[in-house]
Amino acid sequence: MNVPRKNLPADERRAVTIEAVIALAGTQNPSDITTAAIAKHMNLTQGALFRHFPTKDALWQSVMEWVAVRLLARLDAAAQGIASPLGAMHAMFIGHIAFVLEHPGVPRMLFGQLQTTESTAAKRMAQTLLQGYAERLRTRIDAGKALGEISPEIQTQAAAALFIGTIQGLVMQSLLSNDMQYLRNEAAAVYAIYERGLRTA
Amino acid sequence: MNVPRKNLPADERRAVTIEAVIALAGTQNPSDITTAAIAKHMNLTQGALFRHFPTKDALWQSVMEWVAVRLLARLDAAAQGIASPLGAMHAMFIGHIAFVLEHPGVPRMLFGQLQTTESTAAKRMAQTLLQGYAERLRTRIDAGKALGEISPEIQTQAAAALFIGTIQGLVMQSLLSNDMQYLRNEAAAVYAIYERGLRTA
DNA sequence: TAAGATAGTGACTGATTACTATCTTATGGC
DNA sequence: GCCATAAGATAGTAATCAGTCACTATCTTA
Repeated sequence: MNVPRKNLPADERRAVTIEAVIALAGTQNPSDITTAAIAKHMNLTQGALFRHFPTKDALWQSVMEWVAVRLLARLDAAAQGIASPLGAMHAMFIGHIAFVLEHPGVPRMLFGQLQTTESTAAKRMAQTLLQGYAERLRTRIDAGKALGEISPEIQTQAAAALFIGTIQGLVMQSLLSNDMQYLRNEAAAVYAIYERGLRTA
Repeated sequence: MNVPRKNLPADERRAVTIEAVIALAGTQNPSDITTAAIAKHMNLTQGALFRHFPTKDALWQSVMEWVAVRLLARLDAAAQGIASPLGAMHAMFIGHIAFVLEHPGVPRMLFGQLQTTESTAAKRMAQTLLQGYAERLRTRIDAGKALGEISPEIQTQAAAALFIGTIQGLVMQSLLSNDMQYLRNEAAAVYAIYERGLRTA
């Protein structure tokens, strides 16, 4: 049995806090998540949070860092060892969908970060994540063109943007209906159209 | 010269208020827009707002109504008189992009509304808008299949979701770079891939 | 087992929020 | 020019927010 110690070491407490934020983002608007709500979710007093994070923004930065590391690792793991670029992209798509189903708060958090106008540390982390994502996609798309899988008339940058948009469209529909299972059901059909748009005739 | 009267009639004041919210959403996170900021933007005291809207949520509902009416009208106008379903969809795409360039706050507001979990009047209005949008798309897609423009293997619902996702991907990239001109530059290339995915071989 | 280090409590602060009660002024018909 | 009324100004309210601080409980280690 995992006896819950009262006082956690600082790094464990930080990890638990990040997970609390991600869990809360699954059920409410990220910008409405208060430090009091985070603390309550982990049976802690609100003031104790600030022993581990200097400001709320620093906490959000850590959360976005967590997301960036895990999501990109998931993409890399999914694509690893797949020779066909289109096959690798499909695997990345499946991997991303699975990640979102495990952590439904993640898209909400990304949307939320991008809406802020000021350049917070958390927003910069979200930008870094999406740049890394697009970079991985461009590599595969160019490889696909070189191998003749993908039509040479396709613009790499646009194809990468549409890949991400494909997932976003699905997520948006899911948020609309408050039903994340929509993702699982429609994902394959939507991706089929996307791939059809890239493939050589 | 349009001499600014001090006291506007109630319906004009409501219209001006809605426009103020839409303008503010272009430069900041919608959920951070306070009644004080709205009032300041139109040279009014904050308390005076509540003579025209009973609650802030009612104001947001009016704003979303404004968006729904204008955007759907823009889509209908763009598609009107175009016989080819794919041609009509392309015109709707162009119209939507133009609308967003005129009102950069609109996507931010839609994202913001969808993030809320509780079912506010404003969120229901956003849902109605997107249902009307999808409905219009499905009609064209089915017509395209009947005419042989669009491949019969395409799933209508998925194609409609991806159409909206196409725009969202572009908007997200624009929010990332804080540069709405990205939309104008990349839109054509992205849409070309989408259309390629639908068209019969 | 004593003592220093680490983590948590609980009460607080000042700022900000949506919303309201009361008073003042502008406007348009006569 | 008078006056009823619609619209705005002013000055509040209670609630909620992130962050602080003095104190206390718990853990670690020598």
